[in-house]
Amino acid sequence: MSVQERKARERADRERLILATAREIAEQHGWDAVTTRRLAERIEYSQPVLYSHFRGKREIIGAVALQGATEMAAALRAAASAADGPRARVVALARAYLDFAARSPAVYDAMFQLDGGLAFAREDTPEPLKDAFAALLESLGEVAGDGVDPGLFTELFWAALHGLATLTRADRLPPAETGRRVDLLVDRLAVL
Amino acid sequence: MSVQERKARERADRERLILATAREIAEQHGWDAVTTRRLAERIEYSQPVLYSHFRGKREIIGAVALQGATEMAAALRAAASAADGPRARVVALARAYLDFAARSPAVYDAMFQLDGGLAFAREDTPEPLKDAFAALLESLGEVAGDGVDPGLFTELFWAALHGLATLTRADRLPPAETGRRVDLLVDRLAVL
DNA sequence: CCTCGACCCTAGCACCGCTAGAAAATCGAG
DNA sequence: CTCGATTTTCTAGCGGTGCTAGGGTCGAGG
Repeated sequence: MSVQERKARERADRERLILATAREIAEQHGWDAVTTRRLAERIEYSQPVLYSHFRGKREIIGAVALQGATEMAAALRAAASAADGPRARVVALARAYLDFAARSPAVYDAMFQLDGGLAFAREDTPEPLKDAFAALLESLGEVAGDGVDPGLFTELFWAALHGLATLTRADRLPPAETGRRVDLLVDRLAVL
Repeated sequence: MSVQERKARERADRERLILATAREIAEQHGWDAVTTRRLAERIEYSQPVLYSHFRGKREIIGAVALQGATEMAAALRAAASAADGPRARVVALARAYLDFAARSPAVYDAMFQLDGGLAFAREDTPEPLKDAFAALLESLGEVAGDGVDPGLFTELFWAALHGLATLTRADRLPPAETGRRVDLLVDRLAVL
């Protein structure tokens, strides 16, 4: 049985390589540059090998999105737990979110801009996505204010962050004053 | 000289036809379905004709985006002027914005999601885009609150609306409670 | 050692955005 | 009205895309 185990391990390794390479190309040159040919050449296999791991490019994007969700959840929790008091925690959370989007735009795109074939806001939503939302909820729920559904509040706060992230990165908003926008967002939305 | 005038008029007509057709296909089947071949066939000309009007597909998207900006500005002003009082005005504005995004998703994408080769937030930004932002500013400036830059406040409010619009349409947020999210947004962000 | 099945690659499909160069239509001058 | 010039349009094709059918290679199990 050891042969099969080795093969399974090698397959898993190769799958990780595919995803890491896709991420690398996407971060460097954008998702449009992630073509099946280029990706195949980089991992030193032919194109059909990709299709033995993923149904197609969309599923590769989806897999990167799930990785990203796990990493984002960790980053958000790390930032929140390093801050003292509700306001500092929310500011740290918001900054960590925008930081993630700015530092890993390709992964952020995979999660929220592109079609990775993932289901959101449903019971069959993949666990990493639910957990990333949960990471937001943990810090934001306590500042939702009386009589306001924490889930709804988190959705709104998230939408605002998402808007800031995408509009800034698409050069729709000047990036210089991101800090002031975050301060204003927290001051107004959060009930401290 | 009348011959040239007629030709110019026919050219302008055809350009309008191109844009209207591109919009139609995009609204029905998404921008991915707007291919130069399909577009050319629909207008009953060959592909190269498209390139005598626009540099390429990107410029077609940009032209649709400018149309959309003009229409959005009008819709926002109409909604705002039909409401009495600051709060009603802001709520009407937000609803009109989200309504526009929901009703004309392809045009909204052309404006804010896709690359139409347009410059934003700069002095050489096309007039329609500046005017759409101005339409937001007109209603939002009066509820920015003391000591808060109206421009910055408008940017933040816009980002929140943009986040709600895109996340809702991409099935990242359940659409059922859009109304409650808007109410919460206005209650918290606007200083009345 | 040999067979057979898992694995992988070559080659190709239909489509994309875009363009060079030939063909057709239209114009103005004689 | 005719004919050359000019503008306009089309045919055909390039290099690229995501994806897949089919044949060959090579190693594992008997």
